[in-house]
Amino acid sequence: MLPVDDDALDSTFSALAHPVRRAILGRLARGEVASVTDLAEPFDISLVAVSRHVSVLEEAGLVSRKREGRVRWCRYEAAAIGEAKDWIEEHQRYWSAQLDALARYLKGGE
Amino acid sequence: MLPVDDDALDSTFSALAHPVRRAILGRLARGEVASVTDLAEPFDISLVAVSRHVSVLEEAGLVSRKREGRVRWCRYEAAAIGEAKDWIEEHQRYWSAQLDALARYLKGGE
DNA sequence: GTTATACTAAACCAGTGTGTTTAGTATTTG
DNA sequence: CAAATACTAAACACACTGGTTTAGTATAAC
Repeated sequence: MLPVDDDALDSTFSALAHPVRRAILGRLARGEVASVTDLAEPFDISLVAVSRHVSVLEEAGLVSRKREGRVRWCRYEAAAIGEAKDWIEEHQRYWSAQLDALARYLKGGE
Repeated sequence: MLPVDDDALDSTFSALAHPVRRAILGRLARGEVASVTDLAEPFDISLVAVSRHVSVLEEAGLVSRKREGRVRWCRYEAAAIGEAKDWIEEHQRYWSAQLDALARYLKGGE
């Protein structure tokens, strides 16, 4: 039985699958610390919808929110996206290894 | 208005969001070329379900299928996952730049 | 030609996702 | 204290997902 687990990757990739969430994360990844209202401003959807997108990012660990008075300041959390990148890179590594083996084979070696 | 587009990334990240699809892709990324039946074998779900998971991967461009007699041989397509990795890396790059700026600031420079 | 194999298509169902609007809460401002 | 601000919660609608089972199609094997 192959490993079918790792809910963290599920929620990370799901979170990244929506363009609005990628755009929000794009802003925050540039170091910006923004309120939910700030984040909602460029989009043509309700503040409520944006608030929930931020929640999804927060549950995936990609964003954290800190309350300060009425405002919730949102910021990027670097750790979570690292896992997603690691997963992808591991795959590319295997793939590269395979390409290398093919290259060696075609070259007549081994 | 922020860029809210790129359906390719939508479908790539969505495809990666399911553990069964990641496991399938994991096998194929190791260079294996497998039939749908082969791919279904380790899982406790129907062949039909696996066939549709493969379709999702195919629509995302992560996998290609080639018919040969009764069998559809599935193989990994490296290009599509590269886009997802690029997106993530771009974010990490910005984030690193931000961390560098912070480091410089704390160091008292600039 | 009949049967077995390797699928895909179609129909169905439960659960999730994404948007809406309306209400409610907490904080700040006048 | 009253009103505005910045949200979150709740309820609703509707599309999509991911599983099922049952058919249907194309090829291979007997």
